[in-house]
Amino acid sequence: MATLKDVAKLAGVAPITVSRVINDPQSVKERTRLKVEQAIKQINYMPNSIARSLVTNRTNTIGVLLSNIANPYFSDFILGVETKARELGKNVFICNGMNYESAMSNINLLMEKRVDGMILTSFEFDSIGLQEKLLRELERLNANEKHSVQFVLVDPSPKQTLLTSIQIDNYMAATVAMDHLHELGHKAIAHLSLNRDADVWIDRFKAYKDAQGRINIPLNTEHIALIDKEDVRLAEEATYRLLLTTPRPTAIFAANDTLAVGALQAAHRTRLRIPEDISIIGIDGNDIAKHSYPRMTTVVHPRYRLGELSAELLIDLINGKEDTASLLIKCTLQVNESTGPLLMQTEGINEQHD
Amino acid sequence: MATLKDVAKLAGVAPITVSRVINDPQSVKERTRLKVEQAIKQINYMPNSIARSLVTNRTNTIGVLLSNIANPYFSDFILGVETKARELGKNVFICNGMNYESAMSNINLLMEKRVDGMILTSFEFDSIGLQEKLLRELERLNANEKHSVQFVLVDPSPKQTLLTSIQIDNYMAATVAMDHLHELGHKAIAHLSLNRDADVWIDRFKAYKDAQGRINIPLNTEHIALIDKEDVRLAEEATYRLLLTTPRPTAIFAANDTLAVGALQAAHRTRLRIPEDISIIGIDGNDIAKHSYPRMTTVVHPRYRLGELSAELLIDLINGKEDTASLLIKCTLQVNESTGPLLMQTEGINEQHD
DNA sequence: CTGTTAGCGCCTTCAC
DNA sequence: GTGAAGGCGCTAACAG
Repeated sequence: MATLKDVAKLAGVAPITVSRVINDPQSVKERTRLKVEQAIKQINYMPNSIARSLVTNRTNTIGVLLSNIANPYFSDFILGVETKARELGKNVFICNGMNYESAMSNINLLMEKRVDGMILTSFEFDSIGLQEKLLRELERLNANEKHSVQFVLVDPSPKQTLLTSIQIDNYMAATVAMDHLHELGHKAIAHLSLNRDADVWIDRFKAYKDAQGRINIPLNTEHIALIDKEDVRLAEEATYRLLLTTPRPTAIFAANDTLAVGALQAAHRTRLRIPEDISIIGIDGNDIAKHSYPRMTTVVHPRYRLGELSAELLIDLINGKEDTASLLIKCTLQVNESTGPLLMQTEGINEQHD
Repeated sequence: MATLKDVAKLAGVAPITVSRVINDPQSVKERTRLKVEQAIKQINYMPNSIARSLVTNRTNTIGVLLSNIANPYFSDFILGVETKARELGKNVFICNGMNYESAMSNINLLMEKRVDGMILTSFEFDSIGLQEKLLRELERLNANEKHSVQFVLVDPSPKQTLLTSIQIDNYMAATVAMDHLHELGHKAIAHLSLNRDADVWIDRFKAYKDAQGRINIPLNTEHIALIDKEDVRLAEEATYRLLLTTPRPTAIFAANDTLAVGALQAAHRTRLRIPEDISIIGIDGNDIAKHSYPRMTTVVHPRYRLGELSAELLIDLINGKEDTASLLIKCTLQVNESTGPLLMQTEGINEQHD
């Protein structure tokens, strides 16, 4: 593969002149420039970014570490990151980090590749301890004097960190979902969520509890179902248990769309009509919700925008802007077909117990 | 950030010795090694892969270019690639290339980053001409004497290429789907597909036509619906048109699961029972199919395995194995709930026209 | 087993 | 405007 030298020889100039044509064309006389440009084309020269990075100590590359690339939640997010990053002249590399080990290994990989910064999305490792450990590690890398790496954390848990972060307002999103159900007249509302100690689930659960409290419904533990994995089948099975309780819930607030789809499956298979017999609402606004039957009512996260914002924030940090504040992102209700008003007969059942 | 030299100085050895401790520990006496290892830990040294790559002309990194990261089809594929690549000591970078321009730009990016090889998945640009252009370009890059880059193409279209490729047997997959419907007694089978000239769609359509021919059903153009984009809504709308034809099809063979889900939506909304009133089958085995109600019968692509194979093949090529043959991948039928036997009453309607 | 020398391809610095 | 020298951090090749 051709090098600067080759081009220089062909064009009859010094290597540095070729370098200038590439990096700062105006600094070279037009005649020389044209000569060089032609030589570049002729031997199909392509700059070696490896060599360049070694000198400049910059790779113009950012890394994105996802907790799980197979999670549809992240597709739009990445598109947003990529689009904005490309717009700002940065390349993007994507890595998977499904557990503490693979996350750490990929962060090290990205460090070795000397990315200028990283975006890390909501990690949920087995223990909150591991998550804290990771956070401290990142803070250490960030504080490193030479070649300090910049980080942007998306919805980290625990929230307390010195690093720049973008928080999703999970409590608000869940409150919006609950308010919607309340406005439709539902009182016996079940909550389907994950048995994890990450803030995202804790906040959504707290919003559920508080919302029920506001309409004077005490917490009914039979109406809480927590599963171990974000999995449609597990959510379906948990929902069967919810549907066997008395009074039967008239609505289910699922902590995200994947779980909501599981609830939908269970409702279908118990021959319940949706939303006449039971309303179901999720959070996220994934494709999985858009493609369900009936279409899922959900609280939409602006994931693409979130990606754009993350990229912008990170690149600002890389460019030395100090005043880049952490952000809090809001979500919006999207009413579709899976929620409807509480009907009389079910209301009757419900009121027996009120 | 600490360098080899720093470590060497601290440990009281030559830089090359530190290098050896990292790359070939056995070649160093244990006492020296321990001394060096301690120094590495002490100043938190991390190799600079940029510098290393500049010397070795190897990055130990492969690139994966997807036509669309948001397509659920690719999630499992990437996981397979990553797992196998890591196992074989390679890192993976993922890029998006949704059209000719972004594909080319990302290929150039990966070239500048000097990846050792790339895996490219089914590109579908607007015209077959652009696809050929890309193929020729890749062949040129591969043929380059110095720093020749290795490529593995997954299901390329057109199929004719000098490069190593993994072909999915699309004709066979579609035949399996059609045979399943025929065995259930269906004759009036509609085909829902994309209006694109990539081989994947052409092969599946051809299999449909041939299968119908084998049971002596002439091609009914009213039972063919082609849409412009892989989109559930468009598929749904096209299906409404299919359902208005006389005789109404008793089964729909969708060219992939996304389209099949659209067909499902249309059937639900026309109050048709699935599979009693209409059977629907897809191809791919995506999550979208697994999570539909009723669960979609489909022809499953071994996507994870496909990813592993691609990675293996590419790394073999990088390591200079010459005899790595191109592969043809087979799919397997997965019978779920969306297909069932042709019932009498519909059979009657059907036979009026036979 | 360990060290010396040289150079990967490019850019920074300082001359001309 | 252009060029020559030197070095980024690492390893290959050759010595000792």
